[in-house]
Amino acid sequence: MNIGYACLAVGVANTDQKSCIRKNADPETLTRLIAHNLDALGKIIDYNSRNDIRLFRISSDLIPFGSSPVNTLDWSGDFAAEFSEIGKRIRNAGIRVSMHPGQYTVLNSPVDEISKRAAEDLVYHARVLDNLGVDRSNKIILHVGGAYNDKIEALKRFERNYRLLPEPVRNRLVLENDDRIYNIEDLLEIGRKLHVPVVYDNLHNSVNPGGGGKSDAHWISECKSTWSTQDGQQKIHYSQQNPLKKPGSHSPFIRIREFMEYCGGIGRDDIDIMLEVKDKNLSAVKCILCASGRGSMRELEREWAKYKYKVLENAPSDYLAIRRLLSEKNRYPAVEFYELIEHALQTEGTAGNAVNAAQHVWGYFKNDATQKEKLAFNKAVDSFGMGRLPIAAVKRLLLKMALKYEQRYLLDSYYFIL
DNA sequence: TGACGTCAAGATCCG
DNA sequence: CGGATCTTGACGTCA
Repeated sequence: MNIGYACLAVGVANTDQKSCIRKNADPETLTRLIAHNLDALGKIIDYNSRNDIRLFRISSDLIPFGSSPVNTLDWSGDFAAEFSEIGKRIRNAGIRVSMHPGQYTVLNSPVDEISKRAAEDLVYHARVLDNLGVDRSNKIILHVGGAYNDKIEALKRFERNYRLLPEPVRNRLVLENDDRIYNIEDLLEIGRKLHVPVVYDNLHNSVNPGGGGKSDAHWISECKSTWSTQDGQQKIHYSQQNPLKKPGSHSPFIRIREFMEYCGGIGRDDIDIMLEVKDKNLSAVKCILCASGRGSMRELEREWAKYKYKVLENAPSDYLAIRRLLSEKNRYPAVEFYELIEHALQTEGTAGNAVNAAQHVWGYFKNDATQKEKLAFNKAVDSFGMGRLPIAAVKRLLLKMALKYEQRYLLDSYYFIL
């Protein structure tokens, strides 16, 4: 079982994907942005490799305006060496990658210009994966598109346009149920007819369900037969509802107990799970350590090092409970550990606790800090105490200090990003 | 015509 | 002037 995340790695330095607006998309700017984005992708791959993450969705923003005439570069040729080098790292790390054009790539539009652009966009995505030299189990995930008041006709148009796609695109294309129009039953019908693998998305199904009130496990089992050997292991998308937002919105983090129950319900190991969640790689690491059978106490302690100041800031009682839990060296309490972390993240911290955590962090450089820096920190803490400055401003100051004094331990901390 | 979703770029504000 | 914060852009469909 591989578990992964989509597009960006939070808290990993210099891994952002850069873009630009159309009017600035000249060859020089695009060349600079692509060079940066490929370098960032390489860093993400290395991070994934270090953290045993073997499933990753590459951002469609990798090549800005990659499928648009606005981009006149021969980016495939210009960056052939970089693509090939990153591809090598992906294969060496045993990572399976994918791409996922968004809701605006609509292959079944009745407007020829739009469906044509969609096809070009798919060609772009396939070219990225081809350039990386990854095999056809590295997929492009697509939604069927719009309904246009006539689903039958819209599906026919999808089928026609699908058959016209170049073979390298069709070899990689897989289809996913969406949250409004085409449910998993529709998808299974299309997938079986066109011999296209189907990705099951549980949250989309909860908003736009297939018939019969069938379980997730049922639909996952139905989808399995749409995956051939060449397509690689069956893939599914997994996400949880954000309780504070409208139905279909992704949760800020994966609630581990719920995830473990879901995995138990599937009862299979021969499946790849792509998480769609706000905290991205953080939840991926969590789920891997809890569900893959590959975690150890050493990794939990590494995780604790990253979460601890955030936990201290929100909930000192959870901080103490986790320390007690991790002192039991004879077992591997991963799920309990993350449940305590989740509890702390949902706890509204007091101002006093925030100051206490900030003082702990300040301890890393209070002896090296200049007089000016000491004054600035004390002033910021005082201003926060009087309600004149948000805690975020105090933390930004601490982050700057951590960067200046190269406190590696702190720079890896989620204290600054959660 | 605006909402939808997503992210960063771009624009503007502020001390 | 630099940094923080607000707005726009890019995409297509549908109410």
